[in-house]
Amino acid sequence: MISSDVIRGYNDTMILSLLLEEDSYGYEISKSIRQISDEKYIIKETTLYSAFNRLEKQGFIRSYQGSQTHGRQRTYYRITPTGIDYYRQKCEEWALTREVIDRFIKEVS
Amino acid sequence: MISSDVIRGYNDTMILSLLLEEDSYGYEISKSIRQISDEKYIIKETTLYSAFNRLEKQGFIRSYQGSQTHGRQRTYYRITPTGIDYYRQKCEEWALTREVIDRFIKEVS
DNA sequence: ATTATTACTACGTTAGTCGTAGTAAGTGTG
DNA sequence: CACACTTACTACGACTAACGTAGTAATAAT
Repeated sequence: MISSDVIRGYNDTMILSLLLEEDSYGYEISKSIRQISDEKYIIKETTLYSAFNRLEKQGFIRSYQGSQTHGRQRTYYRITPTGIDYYRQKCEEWALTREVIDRFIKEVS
Repeated sequence: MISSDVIRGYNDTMILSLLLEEDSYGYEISKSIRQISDEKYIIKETTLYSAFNRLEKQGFIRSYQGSQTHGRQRTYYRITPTGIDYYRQKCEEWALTREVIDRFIKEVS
């Protein structure tokens, strides 16, 4: 299980990564993160929706109303060009972070 | 440069990692992090000292007064057995996190 | 005596996550 | 046709890590 404290800086990146493949909405994103992580990280609903708001305010994603199937009408999100740039940046930052943290990881006898 | 937002979950781990090698104090830890990360991450003083307080409250480190050399008397920190356990856990969590985040990283054309 | 260096400490702000709860709109069951 | 069930959010207040800014403490060098 991965605690939210350690993955915190990467929620936005994960969401953008999924939106890069196709437009999506809360429930689906949540399920995808769960599946892709092999149940090792489950994002809280409130965290997810507040991330959507933040990302939209920053212009990284844009929302539109989709049609409903089994339940309430969905709000879909699409990644913007600025969002794609931001995602790229975050990927580079991740590469750096990986390298740096790795240097602080050692076997303890 | 690594932003504090993304490395946030690993400040404690980095500090514990350094204390595992030898007892140390604020200024030195700060310089070590800077050096080991090739200047890619510089921890803020306030962040560092508040981490010390947190870790001590949790019983992961213990402080003692050292002698001064060039300046004010230092507060040294030593990692405790519980702290070592906690560090081990964090290392495992890091391995998981690495794997998971990697799955959300892709090349964007 | 003053400046530089080392080593903190105080304090108030901000942002992301969380817990809890409730709302909105559709589908299925008796 | 009422009521439960599922999907899809929304509101709100609490907590905490990190931050900016500023100041303090103690010693050495000039």
